[in-house]
Amino acid sequence: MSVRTRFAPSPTGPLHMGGVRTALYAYLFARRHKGQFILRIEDTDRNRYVPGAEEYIIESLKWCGILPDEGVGFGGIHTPYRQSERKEQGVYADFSKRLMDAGHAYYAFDTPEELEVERKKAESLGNPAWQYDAASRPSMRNSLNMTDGEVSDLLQKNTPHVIRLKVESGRTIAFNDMVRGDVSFDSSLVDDKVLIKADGMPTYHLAHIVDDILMEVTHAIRGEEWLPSAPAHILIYEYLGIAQPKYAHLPLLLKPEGNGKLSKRDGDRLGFPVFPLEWKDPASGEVSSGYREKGYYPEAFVNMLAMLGWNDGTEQELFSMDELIERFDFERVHKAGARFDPEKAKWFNEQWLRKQSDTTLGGNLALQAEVVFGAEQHIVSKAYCTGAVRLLKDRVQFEGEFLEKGRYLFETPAEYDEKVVAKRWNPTAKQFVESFIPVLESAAEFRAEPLKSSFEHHAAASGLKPGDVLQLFRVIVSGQGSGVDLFGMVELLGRTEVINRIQRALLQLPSC
RNA sequence: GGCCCGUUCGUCUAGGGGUCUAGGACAUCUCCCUUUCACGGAGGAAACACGGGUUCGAUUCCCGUACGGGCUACCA
Repeated sequence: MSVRTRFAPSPTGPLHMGGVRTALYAYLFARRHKGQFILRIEDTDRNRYVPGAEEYIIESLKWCGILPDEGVGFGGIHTPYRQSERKEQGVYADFSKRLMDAGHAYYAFDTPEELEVERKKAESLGNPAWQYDAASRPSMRNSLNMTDGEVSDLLQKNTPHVIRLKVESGRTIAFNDMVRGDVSFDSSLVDDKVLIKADGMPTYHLAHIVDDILMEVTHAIRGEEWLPSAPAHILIYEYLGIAQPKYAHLPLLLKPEGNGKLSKRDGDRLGFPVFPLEWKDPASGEVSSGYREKGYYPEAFVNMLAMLGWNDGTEQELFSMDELIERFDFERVHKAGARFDPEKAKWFNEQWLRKQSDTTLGGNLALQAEVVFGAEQHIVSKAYCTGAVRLLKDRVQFEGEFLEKGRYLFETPAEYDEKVVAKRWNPTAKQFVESFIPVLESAAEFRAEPLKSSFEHHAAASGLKPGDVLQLFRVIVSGQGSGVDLFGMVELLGRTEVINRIQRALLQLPSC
């Protein structure tokens, strides 16, 4: 049987980067084993449904290159892939009936208010966690404690009720988790989970199992938050007489600083995205930033996520999706939660940026430049922008930084670094700069190396050391005291522009 | 509180009884390169939570404690 994994998010808002990582691992595992990866939407909670969330999830996965073989928006033969629609087909009711008929589930007529009363009562007795289980079940209003007549009477009157799993007490439920190894629980501590809610919708516990069975999922890969309910799930499989899938409970992503798991708040507070794509909350209008909009490459984002809790055992850190597929294994997933480091995330992007060719980056930069400076100028040509990229490439982490960090390659400076001017601008220097113009005009080759030599010769001829005027010259050309390779910049700007800039500086700088 | 999971440099991690004077990466510091700033190169500081066992020998195995995380809904 081929490996089949799924990612089954709830459309309750934007997809958290931790969720993306879970999807990624499930995807990698499926691909690694030549199996299929499914996207299923778990929308059984009508109260938490957020419009647009489903589209957001799909778009996020596409952006990341985590492409499902089947699922909402991706086709497949196990349709529908949305639980609300599957409910219409009656699949959940069928399975709950099977459990009920076998005596492993029962009707419970207790209202939420009554349950709340029980909890309060227990709390006042010093028990902070009352639960509906083998111990409390005999004193509750459920079909186990009623005659068939009473039950059918209540059902006939449409009395609100749920269906609960009848968990046997006193058993040890053990299983082998692909990342954690052997794990075991005492079934006495597992509560009688609600299988079907009063509104007729299945809960996650029932729905995911029914769907995993029907969709032939072989490996259930999910977050660590599901580990405590895994024994209930295993019991359901057992009661159904169907083999359980292999489980992998992944460690969670933790806040960069402080305690707890990574949340939306941390992103706002520390200034990094927690979502793959930008998200605008439809209710509040609040906008949360996304990795895509921040300028991250999807490859870098995926690479970074993959390394947060997994490594291939070597010292390699840069992986393409194909390499990840080739090497990924749950045995090498770290068991403890991983604290997210925004700085390292940027580093991954920097590394991926350097892998891009100069011409690719130049083309992208040309597009950006055209938006800012308009078309029809040589500075927005691909050739010019590629030249700019060569000068700037190893000083940026994001493509969006080319323009801001290399502004002077596109615009004549309006201001000049005051400190350098104060220190270096004097009659001698001025005379030198003025007299350098003819040198530039007559330069046979307007290229970095020869220009640098003639600059040095000219300085020497003027009785100056290059150091006396180099930085000043840089400020005159770019306005800034530091930046890209000086003569590389001069070459790129070209003869006309450089001379223009010098003449302009001569007018702008204070007389001396 | 209860249950479950976890615990190596500030962070992500390698390590699976002797090879550990514990390796790499990010961040940080110093130096070199350089006209500057970056990049790059070299180097530094920096960790096995604690206590018991087991063993000739524990970072590696077991137990306990501490700490961290998750769960404890008719949410997923």
